[in-house]
Amino acid sequence: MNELSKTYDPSQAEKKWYQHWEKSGFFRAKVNPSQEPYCIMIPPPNVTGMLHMGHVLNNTLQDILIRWRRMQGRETLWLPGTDHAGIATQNKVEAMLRDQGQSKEDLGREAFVKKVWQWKEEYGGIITKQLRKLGASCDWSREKFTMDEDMSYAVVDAFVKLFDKGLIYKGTYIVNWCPRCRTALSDEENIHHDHDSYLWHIRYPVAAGSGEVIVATTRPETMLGDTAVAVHPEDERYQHLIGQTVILPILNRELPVIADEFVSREFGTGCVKITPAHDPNDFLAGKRHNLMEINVMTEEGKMNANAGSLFEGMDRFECRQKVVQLLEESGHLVKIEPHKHSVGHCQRCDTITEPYLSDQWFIKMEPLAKPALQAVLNGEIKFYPEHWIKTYQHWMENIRDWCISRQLWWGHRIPVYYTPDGAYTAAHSEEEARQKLNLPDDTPLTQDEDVLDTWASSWLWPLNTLGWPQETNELNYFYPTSDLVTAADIIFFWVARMIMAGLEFRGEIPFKNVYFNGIVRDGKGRKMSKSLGNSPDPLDIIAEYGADALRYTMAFLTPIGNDVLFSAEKCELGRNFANKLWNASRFLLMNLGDFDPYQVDKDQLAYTLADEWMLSRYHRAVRALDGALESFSFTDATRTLYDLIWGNFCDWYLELIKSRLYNPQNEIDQLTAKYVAWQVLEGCLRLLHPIMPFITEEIWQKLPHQGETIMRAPYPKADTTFIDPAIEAEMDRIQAIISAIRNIRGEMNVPPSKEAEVILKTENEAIQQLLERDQSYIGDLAKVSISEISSKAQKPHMAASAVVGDIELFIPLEGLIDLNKERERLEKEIAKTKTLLDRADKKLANPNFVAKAPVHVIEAEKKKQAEAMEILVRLEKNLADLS
RNA sequence: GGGCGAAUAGCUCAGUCGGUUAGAGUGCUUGCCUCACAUGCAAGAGGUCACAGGUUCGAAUCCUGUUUCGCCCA
Repeated sequence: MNELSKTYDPSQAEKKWYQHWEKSGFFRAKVNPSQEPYCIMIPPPNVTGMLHMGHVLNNTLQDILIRWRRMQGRETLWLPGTDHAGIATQNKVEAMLRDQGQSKEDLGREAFVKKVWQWKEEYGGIITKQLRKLGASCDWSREKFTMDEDMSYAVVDAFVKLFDKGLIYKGTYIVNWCPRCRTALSDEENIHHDHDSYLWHIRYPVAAGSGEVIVATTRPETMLGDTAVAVHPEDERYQHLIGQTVILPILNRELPVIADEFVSREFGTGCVKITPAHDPNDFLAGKRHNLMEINVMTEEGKMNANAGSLFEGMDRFECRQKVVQLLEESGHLVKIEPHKHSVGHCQRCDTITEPYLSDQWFIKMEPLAKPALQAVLNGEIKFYPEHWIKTYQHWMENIRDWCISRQLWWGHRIPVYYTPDGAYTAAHSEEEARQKLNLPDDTPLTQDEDVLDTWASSWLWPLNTLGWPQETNELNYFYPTSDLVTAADIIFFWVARMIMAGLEFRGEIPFKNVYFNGIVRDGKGRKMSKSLGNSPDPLDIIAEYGADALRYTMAFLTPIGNDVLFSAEKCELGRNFANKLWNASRFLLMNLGDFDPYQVDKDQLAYTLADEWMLSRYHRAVRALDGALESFSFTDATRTLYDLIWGNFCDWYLELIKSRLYNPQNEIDQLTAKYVAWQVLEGCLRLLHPIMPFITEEIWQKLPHQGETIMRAPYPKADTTFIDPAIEAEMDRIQAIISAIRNIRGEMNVPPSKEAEVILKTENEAIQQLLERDQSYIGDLAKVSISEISSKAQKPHMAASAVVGDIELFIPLEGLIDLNKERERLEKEIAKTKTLLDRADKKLANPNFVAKAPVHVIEAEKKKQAEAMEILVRLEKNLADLS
């Protein structure tokens, strides 16, 4: 029999087993119609990404599900990959070029893109190696990258399909513009933060005659692009001005005063400036009133010639200062009020975005959103926790068209081709474009310069990873996938859009369940971030505590759908648990000898109370675990295993069978103990394997077992015939007696080395018989010798005492027992019992309770009352005896 | 401004259908190197279940309101 070393070395076992698993093809899935498929698509991390705690949580949970389902016998695919992450990756390579004194413009588009690919080959995908360290059992043979050729083909195909359906359009609109990244962003990439700023009140004189209007604005620099002033049509204060013109200060342009219902009479002065080229609401107002759109900024966020020579070339915020200064000098500034307002920021670089007028591509969202909302509302797709449905619904019902063009070089180029005279269409190739436009073969075409939003490729992830648009076996077999595990911060970016894409392109939902994991925060509840420096490196944690400990701790700490407050030291929980399991296994291996469970004739085994109790607890736990995992209750699953392995198996069962292993009464008794201990431990290893893959494999391989690897061994199924409440109740009584004795020893500070004797007294004959049968348990675990079990036992003069149900126990401790302490102890017990009795008395004295409560509740209360009364009598008698 | 969530032991969290002596881990106190484990064993202390009302025979649990914190949207 293999012996285990005294301590478990995670790093060695992790390396050994991961390599073995991957090399042996245990992670691979195949199309296997004889089995039910189970599939998870990894949320593809950015190819530039490094493993952080958020990835650890997200991927640990996925791996738990995957390993569990695989052991259940499902044909299980966890498909990994990375995302080209347009802006992030381009920024990274641009920064590298900058360090070398170059810009992407120096290289030109083609060379730059080549550079990014080089960078990707060299540094990209580090995270996939890091995921292996975590134990992730992805099918690496199917790894995908969103810019792979086949993946890109699908992106083009999807674009063309939507274009042909009229769901993609190009237009000049106000979009969120990042002046630093110099690209448009979607609404979702525009992150709002509240800023403490000001509301500037500016005087616009009326052109004809005297008078003025005062407008309030948070962005005075945009007045350079004003083309109107607006009031509410029913605002009595301004009726006389509607249709007149006012003079724009500084530039002295004449602006019409228009009436529009979108103006809020309560905000500021009820009179607003209209800048159609720099504000989304003003843009719409401008369309309604046929106003001019004057763009006063460059793509870099500097003022352009339209802003006037005074400001041309000036940065937008510098311009704000200057405008305010000039207004003040010319007497046009009425007042400045402090004002808090919400300002958009670039998700990638945190630069303040600019509402900016430009030509962009959009997807019409409403037709896609409707069925996608239905699929969730009608329960076809389930969310865990459910409350995310509301957030999802709100977004879907208020959805706006999606700006999908990005002015970047790294990404999927928009598959739209233009003729020299401006006609265009979307196509898979130039040839196809010519056909669609009915052009001769030699017509020169140019492709659109822009690339697609990265999410406009990742929304296809569950489809194109399986080969779509080709009708592959994989697609037919694994789609729709089973579960999606992701953080809720990408519910709009990704989850919602995948549902739309799945329904639109495949006519079928992409996944059946979505589990939203929480966000990993530090011990103080702050989000982990690089800038705060509060994010530990998961690889350091793995090196210090082991991957299993990290995984177990994360699963233990994650409340369903809530954030995880994490610090590295918390991994002691998982490490200690692993150590406990290791040592329990070590103990058992040392005692199994040449035991071979597969040669045991089960009919000859003779189960004791301890054995039956252990099996009952085991099967109860298996059942609980199944429910926990089915409902994504990872914290319940880990707690159940903790209680089973540590609380039941190690603390009680192993202690209970020690005497049978060391000094057996007979061979069968010992064999039964070995068999049950082995059976339960081996089962526990399989139960725990999805959470702690490495240590369970390491131990399992040394225990008698069947099969090549634990990761392909069957997941235990609960056999409820073993669950026996009567057995558990009996064991509860034994445990209560042991606890009572330990309590006395503890309170009296009697060291384990001191011999003690105990007398058990009960008038219940059935209990007396059971106690006689099971007395060795009490002797072994409470470290006492039992001198008497009877109904007539007398309390010795100097003895500690306790009452456990129908049983009284006395420990003669003459010379050891501190009389005062024992008195205190009994008084405490008496007080406790009195409270219990009081409560029961009060309830039963309440006529309403007796009249209205269900019978079983009343009966339970009566039983409680009777028991407490009896215990109280005995405790008081024993206390009186002491004096 | 609208929506969502949270508040239970010093800390981090469980608590199912309303009836439990309100639990666990960790920290704290005490005693133990008991032949698997000191990353351990045993015992103990520690709770106005945020607050105020309400429903009910009975509320940590259901309802209303308040406070504080967090998140999302505008």
